[in-house]
Amino acid sequence: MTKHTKESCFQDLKRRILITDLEPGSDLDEASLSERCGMSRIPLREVLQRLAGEGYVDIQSNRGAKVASMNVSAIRVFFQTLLIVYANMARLAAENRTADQLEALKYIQRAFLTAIHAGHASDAALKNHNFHEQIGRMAHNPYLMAALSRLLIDHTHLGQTFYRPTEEAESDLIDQAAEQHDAMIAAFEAQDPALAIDITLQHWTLSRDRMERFVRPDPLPVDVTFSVDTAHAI
Amino acid sequence: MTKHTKESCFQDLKRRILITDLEPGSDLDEASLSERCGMSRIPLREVLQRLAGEGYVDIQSNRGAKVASMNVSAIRVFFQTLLIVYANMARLAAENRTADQLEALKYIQRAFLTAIHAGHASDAALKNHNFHEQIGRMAHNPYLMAALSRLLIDHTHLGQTFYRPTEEAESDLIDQAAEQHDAMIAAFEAQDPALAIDITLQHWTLSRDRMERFVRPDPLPVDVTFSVDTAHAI
DNA sequence: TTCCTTACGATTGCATGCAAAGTGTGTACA
DNA sequence: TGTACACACTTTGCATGCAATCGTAAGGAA
Repeated sequence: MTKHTKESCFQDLKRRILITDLEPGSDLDEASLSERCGMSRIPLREVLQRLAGEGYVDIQSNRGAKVASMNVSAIRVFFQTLLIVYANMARLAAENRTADQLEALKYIQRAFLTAIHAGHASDAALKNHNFHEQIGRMAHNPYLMAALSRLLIDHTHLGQTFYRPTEEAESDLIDQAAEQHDAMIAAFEAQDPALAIDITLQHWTLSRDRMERFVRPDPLPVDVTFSVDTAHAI
Repeated sequence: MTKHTKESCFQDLKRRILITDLEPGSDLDEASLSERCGMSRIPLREVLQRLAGEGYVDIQSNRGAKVASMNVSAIRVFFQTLLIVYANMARLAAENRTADQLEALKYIQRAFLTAIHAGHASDAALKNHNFHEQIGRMAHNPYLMAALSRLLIDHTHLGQTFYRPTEEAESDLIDQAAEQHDAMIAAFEAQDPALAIDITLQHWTLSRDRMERFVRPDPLPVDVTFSVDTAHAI
């Protein structure tokens, strides 16, 4: 296999985990991964260890690494924690962002739009992840960043399991999210914490509603199924 | 050197870092540490990697591991973030704690009191750390736990650099902190989130004031130094 | 002196090979 | 049919030895 650095191997695994190319719960075999990355098992294990430290994988002694996965109770905690972390990070990002970081954020947003228009769903999910990760960096708060990173991993996973590319309304919602990204950029540029928080709350409410509608869709119309039945009977 | 497991080596390093036996910023040499832990460098490196993942050490490529250290701007961020995380964890701990976890918390508190009465300052600092770490576990929130862990590392470090065992008032404050721990236990036992938050806020305000008074002590009396000077001159 | 270059000792990074633990399958027995 | 055990196979854990890199101090030129 072609030669890679540990860093590129780390980024590759991170990317594949986020776009669920490597599905939550799946085993990560040291031998095959080290061959894929063109390095021996020792440095690959260090990559896995780092991924475990950031919450991407779970490692069990003598039993190898698995892609981190959520259970039902974790989803509850996720929604409970989402707003407080994201809102505070938005405030801090507005207050503490540097000019360079703002430029980087704009660059990521352009890449996000490109992915959307090209219809590359997993690419868009990745750029969206990068966008919010960058907001975290702009906040300059290592404590909350640790929480945000872990929330974003789960958020990106949930967002993809709840994604229905067939539905018309879905693409409208994504366009709306992209517009909110632009509004967030404007708030950060103006260094307006209150505005940044406000848009952030809207943004994640939209995201939450999308997931909620997926879990609890409109029930099938009882009348219609009944009438079809009777039509047959006649 | 005697044989240890990776886990015991991890706990040992964690302990020594928290009580500043290994000072922030100091180099962690792989060769000497692996000899101390009775294992080769490979498993020791994995221990360091794990410590890095939890924020205890910083690893730089080709440059080894150092004990994590705070700079001045980090202290500002620390105080900014402290209350929101601790208060929310206290609420969640009151809501979600299990009976077993509460017993474990009481056990830690007894050990904390023992350390105080024996005058073992670094032991007390460690038990205090364990106490608040346990509250984090009781909250059952992995996202905020990541933030709390990192805050606690810095808090334990700051608490020790700001500790003045010579002063009378200091031991009063520690007794007060211990009483607040008991009050927190009562709030968790009663599953009273509002009370838990209230005591937590008091607890950390006490801690912050102690550090603040250390940084900004009462100025030396100007008159006295002047009179000493003139007395000499006469 | 100051700056750059070079070489050497110290330290980290990693490939290899073997030991240890886990996993699965087939057979014997209740 | 179901359970327990043994054995082979797969996978992870780690000690060793060497390669690569870093830090530093000595030497030489401007």
